[in-house]
Amino acid sequence: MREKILIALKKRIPEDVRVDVSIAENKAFGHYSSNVSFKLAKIRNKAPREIAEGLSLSLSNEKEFEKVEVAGGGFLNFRLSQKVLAHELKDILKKADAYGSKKLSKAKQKKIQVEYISANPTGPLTLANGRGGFLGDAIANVLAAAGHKVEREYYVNDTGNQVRTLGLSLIASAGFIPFEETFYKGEYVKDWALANKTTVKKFKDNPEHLGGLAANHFLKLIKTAIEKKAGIHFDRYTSEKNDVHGKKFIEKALELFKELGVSYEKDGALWLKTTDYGDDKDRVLVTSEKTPTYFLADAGHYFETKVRGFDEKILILGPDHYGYVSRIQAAATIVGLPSSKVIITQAVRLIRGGKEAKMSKRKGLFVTFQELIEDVSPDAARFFFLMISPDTHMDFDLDLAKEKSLKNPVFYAQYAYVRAVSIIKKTKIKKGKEDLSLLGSGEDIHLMLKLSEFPEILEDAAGDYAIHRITKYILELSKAFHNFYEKERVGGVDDELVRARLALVGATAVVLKNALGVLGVSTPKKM
RNA sequence: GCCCCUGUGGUGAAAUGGAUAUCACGACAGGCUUCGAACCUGUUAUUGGGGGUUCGAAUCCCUCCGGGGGCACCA
Repeated sequence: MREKILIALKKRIPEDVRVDVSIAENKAFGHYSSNVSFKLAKIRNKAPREIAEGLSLSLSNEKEFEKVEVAGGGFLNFRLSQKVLAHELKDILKKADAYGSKKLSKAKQKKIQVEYISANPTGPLTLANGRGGFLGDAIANVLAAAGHKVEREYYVNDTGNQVRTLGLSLIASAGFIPFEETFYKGEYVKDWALANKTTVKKFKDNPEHLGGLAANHFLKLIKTAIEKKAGIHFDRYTSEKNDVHGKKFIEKALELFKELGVSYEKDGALWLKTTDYGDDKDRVLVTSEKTPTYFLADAGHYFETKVRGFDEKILILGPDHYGYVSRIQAAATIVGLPSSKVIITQAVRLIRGGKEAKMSKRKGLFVTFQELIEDVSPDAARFFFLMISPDTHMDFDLDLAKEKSLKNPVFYAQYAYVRAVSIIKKTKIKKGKEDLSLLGSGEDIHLMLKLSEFPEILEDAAGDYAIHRITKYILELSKAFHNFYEKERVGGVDDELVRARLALVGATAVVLKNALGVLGVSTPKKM
């Protein structure tokens, strides 16, 4: 719908200005509105209102619009004709599951990798991991719906210092060496050490190996929690050990940097000129002790992604990685993935008994993500996180979350779906021609309009990753449907009208299902 | 000290520089002989302070005040 208006406007505007058309939030302002006359006012040196009036007169001839009004200082308010909306309704029913999704030509289609969670397998997942996980999962869905090829990646840091530290923590927990401050203190460490005492004893002189064994175990738990319980999916668990180090991407990356002339030696260490790419200082790739840094491994990881044919990568990180962003972006650009993005989700603070409870993996203080989804259901947790912009700092009160979980707005949306499905099931009617022009009441029109917005919402989300707009849209659509239900009857009216309204209800079910599906929220038929 | 995020009804949030700032929860008052009341209707309140840019600012700029996070030849 927006596209139609844009085209109609551009046809009448010779100037090269950005034409904005937005969904009118207030019904009094029509269905869509544009502020283009304000933009033109400057260029043409004319009053916006005058320009708007000229445009409205000409636009009123287009049959798609029932009305094009000038309002305020020069806004153009568009009211779509019933016919256009009814036509879109048919389209929804025809496309069904595919409604809202796009198909792109090979030339336009990109191969995008979305990396999320990637928590170190040194313990259970935190709430912040869950937040990033739901977000990444949804972003991947949205990009796929926008027609791109998407890979969902979990990058496993299964080598290096952390794994060693985990091994040492286990050996210390079993009492073979003294406990040090830097070790992992969580219950899970102790539990594993006690449950596997003979293994710990056997490898007490090889913390790397022991850490690796435990990491495997924790990774299995993580996989179960996210895939089976939370419904967060991955296409690939990339192993730092096997896929990056094992396939020589450390060396390959170093070679590439040398070729490109972006690395140099100083003070016995090897540096990457990340300052040329917006970082505030250059970063070390290989220390003067000749050990590769973690950053080098990450750069190698990016290179590996590039070599596997990706056009860009979207990485979702927690707030503790903020300082890492600019160097990662620099590395991405250097290895040939310049349009890659890093999205930082802000902190999830845990509140208990009105006080902040600090979460820390090392100290072993946290509420696990698994605990959350068991208490409030995966759908509710997912919807809750995806309702909020990643930039928002969240205070999360677990006790309150449990208590409030029944009031979670996700049920409002799911209930709308259940209602729609139930109506379709209960309304018996002989097949016949449907006359969609009968859908003319305020509620009918408003619902049709909301339905037709879905592709636009999806398109916007694919552009700016603002997943929470989809969530908000779902609630708006649900409300439009509940309102429709309250005012209009589907069954028990004239056959012709029943068929028409049934089409509308059917289309609502389709869009709700598709929209919730993109978020990864289920659509039960009963509640 | 420097950098990033942030301050919106009692509470939690929303708002590509657009109009009368939108939801949910809570509270209060109503609504089921009919397709599922996990629903609907009504009442309640306001962008931290001060400047500036703009036809137009919650949004951009400056400044002050408050909250969160980050600033290693660690991972």
